[in-house]
Amino acid sequence: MRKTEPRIPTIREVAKLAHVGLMTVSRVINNHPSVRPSTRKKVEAAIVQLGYRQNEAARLLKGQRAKMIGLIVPDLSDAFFASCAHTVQHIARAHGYMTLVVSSERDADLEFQQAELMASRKVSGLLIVTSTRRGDDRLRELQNTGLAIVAFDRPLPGSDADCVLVENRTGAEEATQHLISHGHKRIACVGYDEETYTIHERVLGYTHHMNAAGLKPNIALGLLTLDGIREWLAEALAGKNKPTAIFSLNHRTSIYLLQALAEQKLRIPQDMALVGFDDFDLASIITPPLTTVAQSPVELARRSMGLLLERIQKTHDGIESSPAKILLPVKLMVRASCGPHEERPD
Amino acid sequence: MRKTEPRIPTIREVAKLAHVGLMTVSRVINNHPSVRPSTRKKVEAAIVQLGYRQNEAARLLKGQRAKMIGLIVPDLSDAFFASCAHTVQHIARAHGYMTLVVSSERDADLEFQQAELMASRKVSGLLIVTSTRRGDDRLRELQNTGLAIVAFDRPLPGSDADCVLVENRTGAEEATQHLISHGHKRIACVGYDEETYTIHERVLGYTHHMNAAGLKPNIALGLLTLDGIREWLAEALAGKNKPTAIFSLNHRTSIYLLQALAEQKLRIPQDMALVGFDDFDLASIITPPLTTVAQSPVELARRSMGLLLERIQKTHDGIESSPAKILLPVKLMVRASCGPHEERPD
DNA sequence: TATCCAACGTCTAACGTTATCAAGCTCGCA
DNA sequence: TGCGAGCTTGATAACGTTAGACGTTGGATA
Repeated sequence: MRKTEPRIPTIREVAKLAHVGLMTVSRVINNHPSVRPSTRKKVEAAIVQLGYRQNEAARLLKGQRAKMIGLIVPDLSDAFFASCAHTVQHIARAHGYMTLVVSSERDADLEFQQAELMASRKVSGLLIVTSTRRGDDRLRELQNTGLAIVAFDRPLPGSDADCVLVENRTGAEEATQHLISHGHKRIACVGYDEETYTIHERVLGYTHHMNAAGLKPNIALGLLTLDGIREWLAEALAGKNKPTAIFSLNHRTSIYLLQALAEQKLRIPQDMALVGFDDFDLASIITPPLTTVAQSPVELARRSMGLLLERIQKTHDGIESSPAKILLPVKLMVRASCGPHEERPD
Repeated sequence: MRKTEPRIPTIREVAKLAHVGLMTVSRVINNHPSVRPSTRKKVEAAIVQLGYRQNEAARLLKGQRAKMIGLIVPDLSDAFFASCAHTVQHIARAHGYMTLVVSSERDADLEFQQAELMASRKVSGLLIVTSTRRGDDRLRELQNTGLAIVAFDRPLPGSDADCVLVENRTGAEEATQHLISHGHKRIACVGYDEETYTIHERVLGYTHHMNAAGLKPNIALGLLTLDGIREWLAEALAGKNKPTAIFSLNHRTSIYLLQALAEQKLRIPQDMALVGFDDFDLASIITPPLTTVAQSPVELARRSMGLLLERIQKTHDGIESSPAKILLPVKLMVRASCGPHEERPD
């Protein structure tokens, strides 16, 4: 029973069946031009008849690249990145690629290790949401060996890789403006992980817009846990310039804030208005529905894959071209957490 | 610049540096016993000095299995499976395996295609959350070629693969009992996708417990969309035996129900009590916090990987052993969505 | 019909690894 | 001292594919 190995057909058997040489079969498979149509047809028939499939290992050994693309994200259990992974995979499959997904656990070293591992497996391309903030020549070296790399969500510092980013800054400005237009003047900006590019950009957008409106920015970063948020909130409420609105820098912070606000019996939006960056499944369902700045993981992944497939083609053909940059828009999802549109007394 | 190929060292160069034959190096790498310690040391030093790493492609070509494990889930963008994937990957990495994650899009044929693709890439093991309900010999054939397979979350019909399941039935019984103990008699059971094993089991648990308590089951399945839920709810409320409590069969349904109930201005738990199968991030944060039956994706993945690694070892050593079955407990997370514990009049 | 050209097909040699087999070495015992 | 026995070690031949060198064929032209 164990010895039922059904003999996977090789190119050799195809050649025998089609009465041609090995290389003819190889050329048919690789769409080489110089094969007579009649011969091609014979070979193709033999391929179908035997159910032949190329042996990747042998191709790899000959120096070809694998029909795989690698995807590195900071955290696969994050719904946003999971959604990206799903889309990437879907598109990759449609183009005959398998996807090697790994989570870098937000660790720059692990991220590079994984990238190198993928490179050593000869993936055709690499899609990466980096966790490095400092430039890293090591990835560049991989690029120089003919690996196509596209960064998305965050740019690869000091790299000339293609990248697809989101209008983080504009989104933050819109969120801030939204709160201002509801009459708020003391708007706090809360989040963690100031090292992350996206967060950094959002803070910049907030700060810029607050200053432009003549308001004083009030930024609290590094609040990683629910406890951190609780503490900050208690402190903020005790101060004399307590905020009337909060701009939350990301999904997780929004959730913690919701909990902390509920614990303090603060009503949204009456006692505290809230806008959060990142939309999430339940944002429209909770009470009150949360106004968010939505970005589309699907679109992000879609455009990134588009760029990657192009880049793989170019790299394959030995064409060098300047890196592409795509900037995707965000959308303010106005819900109830800032209340109806009205002026509010100081 | 493009020609900077830094010559990846081969086993041959290691051999030359260590002044030994090729095979000695190969034996050192594969932990063959018959290598003199002094020789081993020499070779290991050379390996470190050159930064040698095995070439997977060549190993594969020689018929070895890849240091990869495959994971097939119905939907990678589902938080539950994303979390599983994350854990699987983490453990796999710790054991030197990369993970090939794919989503089967809940399609049995695609699922098998992906499995075969992975098999042809010679993965060492396959972890699979199946979307088939009917027996499928094809996976069995893969097993017979020496591929270790472990099913989790759902059993592989007609297969003798190891599997790790969750106490779906018991969980549903506990949820039902919880509602009954709050005095509810008219308890509806709502969800979709009756074809799915887990849902089926939960319905069984609910039905069994309702019957045992002398209550009449009220089951609504096939409600895939928010609209479907809305419609069902309106109808249920219009009937004369309108339910006072709902047992939601999964995460998504719970969310839709929350929205539909809010639209109908029904208060939870006063007008309608609710228990949902599957815990989720915001369950404890929304108002009121939702009572759920929690299962742990992390534990599920952990145990499955444990089984898989064992099975890979056994398969490698040619040991056959009867399939293992693990049943994981669930936990009723009592929150506020069923109200305080009290009897309720009919 | 002979010659040349173009188009096409085949052969050979790798790619890096491991299984098999054969040979060398050391050690203990007669 | 000599000689198996057992432990190490090394040479060789695959694994399936592709690049490149090398033949072979057919037709067109003089």
